[in-house]
Amino acid sequence: METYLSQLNDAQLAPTLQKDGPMIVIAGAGSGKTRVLTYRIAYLMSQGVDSFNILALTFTNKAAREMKERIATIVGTSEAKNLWMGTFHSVFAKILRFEADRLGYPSNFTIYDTQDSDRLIASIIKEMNLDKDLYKYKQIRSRISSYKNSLITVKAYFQNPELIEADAMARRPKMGEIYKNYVDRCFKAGAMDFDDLLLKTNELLTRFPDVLAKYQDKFRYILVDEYQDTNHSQYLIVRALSDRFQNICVVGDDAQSIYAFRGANINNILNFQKDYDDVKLFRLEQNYRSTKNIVNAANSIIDKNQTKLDKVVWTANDEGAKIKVNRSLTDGDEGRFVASSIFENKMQNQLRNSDFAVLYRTNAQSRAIEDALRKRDIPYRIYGGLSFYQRKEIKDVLSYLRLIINPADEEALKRVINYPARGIGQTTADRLIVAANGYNRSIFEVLQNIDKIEININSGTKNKLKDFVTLIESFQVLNQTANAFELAEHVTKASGLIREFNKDGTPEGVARMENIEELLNGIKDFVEGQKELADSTASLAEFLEDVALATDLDADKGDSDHVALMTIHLAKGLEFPYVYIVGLEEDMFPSAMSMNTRSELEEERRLFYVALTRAEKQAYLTYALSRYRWGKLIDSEPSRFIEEIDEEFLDIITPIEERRFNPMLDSDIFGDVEPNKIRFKKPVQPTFNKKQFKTEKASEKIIISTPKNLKPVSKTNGSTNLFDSKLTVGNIVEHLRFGKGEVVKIEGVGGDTKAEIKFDKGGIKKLLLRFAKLEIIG
DNA sequence: GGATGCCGCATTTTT
DNA sequence: TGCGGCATCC
Repeated sequence: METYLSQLNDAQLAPTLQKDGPMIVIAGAGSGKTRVLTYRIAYLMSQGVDSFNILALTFTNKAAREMKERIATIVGTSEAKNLWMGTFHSVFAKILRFEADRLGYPSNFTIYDTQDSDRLIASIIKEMNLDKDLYKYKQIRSRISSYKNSLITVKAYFQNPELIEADAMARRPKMGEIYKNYVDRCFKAGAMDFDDLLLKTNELLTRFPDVLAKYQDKFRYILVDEYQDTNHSQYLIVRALSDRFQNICVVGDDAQSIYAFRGANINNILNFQKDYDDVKLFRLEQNYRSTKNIVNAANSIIDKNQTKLDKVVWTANDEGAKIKVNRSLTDGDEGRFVASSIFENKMQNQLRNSDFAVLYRTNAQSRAIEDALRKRDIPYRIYGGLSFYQRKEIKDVLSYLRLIINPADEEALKRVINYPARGIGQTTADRLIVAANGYNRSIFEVLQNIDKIEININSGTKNKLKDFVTLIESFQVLNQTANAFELAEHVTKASGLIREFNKDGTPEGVARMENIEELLNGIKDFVEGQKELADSTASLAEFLEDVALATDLDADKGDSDHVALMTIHLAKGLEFPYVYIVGLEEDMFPSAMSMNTRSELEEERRLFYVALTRAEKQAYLTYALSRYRWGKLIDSEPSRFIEEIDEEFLDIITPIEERRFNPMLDSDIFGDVEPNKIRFKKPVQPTFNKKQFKTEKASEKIIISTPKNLKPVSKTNGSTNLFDSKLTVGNIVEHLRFGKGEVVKIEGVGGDTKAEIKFDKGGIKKLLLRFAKLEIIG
């Protein structure tokens, strides 16, 4: 018991031992706040607080899981089990299931992910015959999301002339109506989106005082991690729950507030002391993670922000190496720099791949890095982006499973009613939706009563619909007896999904099958895990809930050694010995979309601060002079953030010599050419035209050459001009490395190259399509 | 009604 | 480049 407390310094000890009352811990990056939270919970329990009465809210499931494990090692597994610990979304989803009937929801409600919401909104816009260019579903979704996060319900919306006016001004007068339809449809489908999980919790706590009292009494001690990233909705929940006992401990760092775009309100942390009486304030300012150079450099950045709390982060660690700054010519070059630097560091310092992370502003930047790492045979893993559970085939399986649990789930139903194809077309689907809306019933109820209602569907199709209903109902019956794994396995077969994916022998089909197998394995693990906990029935519903709220980071079991690639947002809370922050260019980072107001720019700066403070030993900052964006080569200039760091902390690596990246020569595919050994003073842009093409042997093989004086141009203006820079032998070769063909032979260099290439069947077609857009201009 | 093919658009960050 | 939506043809 005392042993763990001895691991804390005085600054950490104080908040850990502060048992009662409202308190705030301002914790600088790397100052051990997780440790304080963990030990404080253990301490509370040692002081006789029942673990049932503790609620700890974290930002990711992973953080919650890790904290729980650490607590378990101190207080024992059985005690730790009773703690309520998780993300806002997962904790309140549980409570909402329990109290669902109060709000008129079924306890088995579905959680719609962003994709589901998007599809529903798109479908509503279509049904309302609105101009989809004016009403872009993504914009609508984000509007609705921000309403919900500000607790503006449909009713509140229509009572607020300013909002109505604002949407009318934005040429979206139907916004309110869409919002209403969306909410109605979700309700009818027994579905909540992410924002609903918070909004409905607020509704629950406000409308039902007895429910509020119950949870106030239950959660006598509340801890909130990453408080700077809570939004208004979350803020109100915390306030309501802590109102009675006032044992509320929030931990956060205003300098790391990076989620304003999704409604996080930095004022929640800035104003905490005004919200409660007698707030105890603690500061954790000693950084244990990084070198002096990194800490001081980070401080010099955050100094540029006006809005911040008083805090000086310092470290007793070594001086460390200076931050290396590298300039590259293109994004491809940048990737190669990162890859070779990782390679060298690994060799020189005997490091593991997992000692490295590459952080970027946008997911799209990962490709160039990936390519370079792959060429160097450095194992990597991309976090975020399209997560496993969002893949098409996985969502297909999950949709069947969702339908079993909640047949009203409209988005799941629309997804699988005709997949695999069973002769139910769009027209039928549309009519079903109309009927469902008309009868104010779910689509599935319409299907179940297809013979009893008036609907313009011919009898042949009706039979197909009935078969579908029978199929789902048979799954439901099986769900009574089988566990989640057995059921899922049966569903993949009986639905015809397996057959569908096996049908084509293509690599994609094989990959899909593998993913489905992985999913089934995941379900099996889940079932077994539940058995071990001797917990309930390892139900399918529980699995689906886990999945709906899972993130990519959660899936990482840390069992393989790889370089981590992720956005900076995702990297918050993590640390790595070596960190590469790439794409430090104006309009990229800071993002072009975040430079309109000071507060937006300050958030970008905090984001940069977060990125830099992930590094323990060594940080690299890289930028490229030109970069492919939207398929086009764009010139860019170094980010202002580089200049903002005091120069004494930087080690600026100057490129050997200016040169333009030539994919043909720099590509490993051509043999022993070492990157960085070839230099060009002048840009080399190999080009070609259709007359140079000869197709041999039944359009399998093709010879392309790239004479001088020819420049490909696009025939159309606007978006298609991406061909300008893309149609080069080098780029085609790049294209090939993604598995569309292979290079047989290549001769010549630069502007006069001939390449003999064998294409896969689809490859050649695609390529020829592009040639049609070329013409000779010189 | 279904499959295939073409065009056009997209990229800021995520529970 | 990559996907989704729409049109066309079967």
